[in-house]
Amino acid sequence: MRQDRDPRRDGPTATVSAIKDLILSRGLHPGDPMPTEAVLVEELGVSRSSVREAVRTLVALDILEVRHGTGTFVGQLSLRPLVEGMVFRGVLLPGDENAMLREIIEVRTGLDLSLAPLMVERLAGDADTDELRACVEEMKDKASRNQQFPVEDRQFHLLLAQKWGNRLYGQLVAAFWDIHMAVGPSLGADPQRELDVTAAAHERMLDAAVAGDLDAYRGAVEAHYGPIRRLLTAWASP
Amino acid sequence: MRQDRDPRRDGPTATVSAIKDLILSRGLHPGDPMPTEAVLVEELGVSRSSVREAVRTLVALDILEVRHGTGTFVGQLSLRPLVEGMVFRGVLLPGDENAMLREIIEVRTGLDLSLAPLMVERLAGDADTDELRACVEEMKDKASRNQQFPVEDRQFHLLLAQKWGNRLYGQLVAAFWDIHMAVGPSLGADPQRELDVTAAAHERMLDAAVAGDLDAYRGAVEAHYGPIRRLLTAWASP
DNA sequence: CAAAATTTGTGCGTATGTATA
DNA sequence: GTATACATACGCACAAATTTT
Repeated sequence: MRQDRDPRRDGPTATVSAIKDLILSRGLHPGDPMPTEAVLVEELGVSRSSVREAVRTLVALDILEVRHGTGTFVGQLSLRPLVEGMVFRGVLLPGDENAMLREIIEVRTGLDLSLAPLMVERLAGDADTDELRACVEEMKDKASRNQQFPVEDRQFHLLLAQKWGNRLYGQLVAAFWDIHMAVGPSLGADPQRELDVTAAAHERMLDAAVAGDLDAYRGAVEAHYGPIRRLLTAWASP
Repeated sequence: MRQDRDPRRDGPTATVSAIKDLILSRGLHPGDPMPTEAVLVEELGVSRSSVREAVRTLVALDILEVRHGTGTFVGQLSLRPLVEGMVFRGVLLPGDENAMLREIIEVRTGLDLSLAPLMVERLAGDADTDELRACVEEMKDKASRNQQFPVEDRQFHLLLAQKWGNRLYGQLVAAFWDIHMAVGPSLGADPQRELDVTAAAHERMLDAAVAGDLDAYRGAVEAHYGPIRRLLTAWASP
């Protein structure tokens, strides 16, 4: 890496890079404690203000995590920055909110459909679908009591991502879901019938996969996004 | 929104939120100038340090943009934070680099396959495919001269995203591509034969779409990721 | 339970580099 | 070239939260 970094010439990014390099060179991992601000000031040869501003940048990217009175730690490197940025975009750009939700649903539908063959293969027969089944039962129960089930919905798709062995898909699903929850309430809550439809569609996805029925799985995926799609079109043309 | 924010009670996030609210309440858009630091200090009732640290946070999220000596402006709200975070994750976590690239390829393949029907529908017949065609010709030309064509590759998929009318897909493709370029070089450069394969596969995607041949389009998408998949498996089991 | 030590959070003044008019 | 406006960096003092003694 560059050894000749000079904050006075390279601007605020120099200290940020220096801290990144420090994490890499010491082989630190998420959750590991970082040196204190005072130590960083000494080791990097910059002022405390510069250290703090660099730390703020890295905290925003979830590369660092700061706990007041305790210390600074390596962050979880999650997709939280993506969520925060897109949520703000949704509330900032006028009329963008509806379009963004539509695009998220489209991308999620595409991803879910594309992993349909794999899901049918992995879950067919007597694979361990206990967690998925419990998720679905909880959804149906809450739907019958006219309660929303956002946590179970999110968990269901995260479990699918685990079956795939693709963490990026899981993180994207979780991120999109968080954005959905942050931006979506303006659409209004689902009526009970829609809740039942959504819960039942999740069950059909699971049943179809276990039965090895690819077409049924694809149909369930489409149906599963039906209620939110209807809400979006209704919102777009009132 | 909360009107009773007190940085002394809410920590560093309070000033960040206050600046966000200021952008929203004044209806500012990407590129619009922000108040100067001194003005923000007065209006938000916090110190210069706090303002600067909050600005650093928002710059990291591409919600603000700072031009030294000129001023602060509303940012482009791009997915650059996603890129920066994932690139760092790739170089930090041991053995994660290869897995991440594989997962990116898998997700991209899924997205490309899922929009196959739409592409075939939109591009069939005499739709304006001039830009796409020019992109492909440039790829083939560079491949024949044993040159890489990353810019054209990126542009090709961005044009597809435009045809879809889904900006999120375009941004994700661009972000994944940037990550790929930042993390991928350790895999080694493609030999010429692989370059030809990739360029030809792009051409087959376009031809298949114009011809309305859905299966051929899907096959071309798979073939188009062939070289990079081979590189990844070779890297995983040498 | 209480005091002290550690660490991060905030405020303020000053000097310097940079872009614009 | 000069002047002005603005961001960048530094250093110190004090406040607040947490852990340790």
